[in-house]
Amino acid sequence: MNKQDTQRLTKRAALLKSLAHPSRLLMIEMLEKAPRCVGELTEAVGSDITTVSKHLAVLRRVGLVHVEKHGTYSEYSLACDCVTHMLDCIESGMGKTVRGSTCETPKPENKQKK
Amino acid sequence: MNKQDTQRLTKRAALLKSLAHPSRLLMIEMLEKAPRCVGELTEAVGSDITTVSKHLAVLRRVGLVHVEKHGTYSEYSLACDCVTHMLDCIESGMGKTVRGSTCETPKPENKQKK
DNA sequence: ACAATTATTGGCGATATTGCCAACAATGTC
DNA sequence: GACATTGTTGGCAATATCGCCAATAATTGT
Repeated sequence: MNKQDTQRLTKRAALLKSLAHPSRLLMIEMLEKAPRCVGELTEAVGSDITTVSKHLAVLRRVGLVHVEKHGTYSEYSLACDCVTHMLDCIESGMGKTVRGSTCETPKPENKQKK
Repeated sequence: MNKQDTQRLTKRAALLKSLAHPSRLLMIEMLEKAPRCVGELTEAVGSDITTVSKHLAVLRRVGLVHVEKHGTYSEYSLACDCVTHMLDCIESGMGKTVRGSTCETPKPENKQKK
């Protein structure tokens, strides 16, 4: 793996990793509809507010969300509609590739010769 | 977070997590072009073959790739073109949302008065 | 049967992620 | 000022991921 690929793929992996958590996905779905403050997201997610705050920090770090302070409130919003589009793609892909939770049916009866 | 959402989002997160590694992304890019055996992927990735094999197991578990044995070789292939499409969506989204590696620039003037 | 090739699995240490608590910071209210 | 509200950060234990080595399986060739 050359240096350029490593850099490109590492960056892409970081974005995917930031999405790869149920709570963060829920938060993003909520932010698709409207901007929200941390308290609202916390209630929806059902974890401690400090946990949610850290999840939001993850999303901030990769640039998926923006934050705007209003008084003591932090209003989070999606950085871009592309996030929605990305997740739509993933969902449509899921229906086709991931059938069950373990979709790969191991077929040992491949008697092919090379 | 209700039970249904939890299940749906956990599943989606699992798929994203399986994609969220540079080596696995490279392997998928290679498989987009043609089916490959583990050795070929190993050479491209540059890690130990056992590491690559485990990465492939991750992709198998979520159903992103298929494997077909030919003699002692395991020929891996993409389960579906949707994977390609998904990653294209992600790439196009990246250009717009993730500018730098740290794109969210918070206020630099944090006067700490402790 | 034996050895070589290809790949997978178990195990281990190193590292990263997750979720909560306590502490702290920032703002608004009395 | 004192106090409450809203978020963030540090720290910690539990858990998961990662990458390599050793061992194993499966197949092919001699």
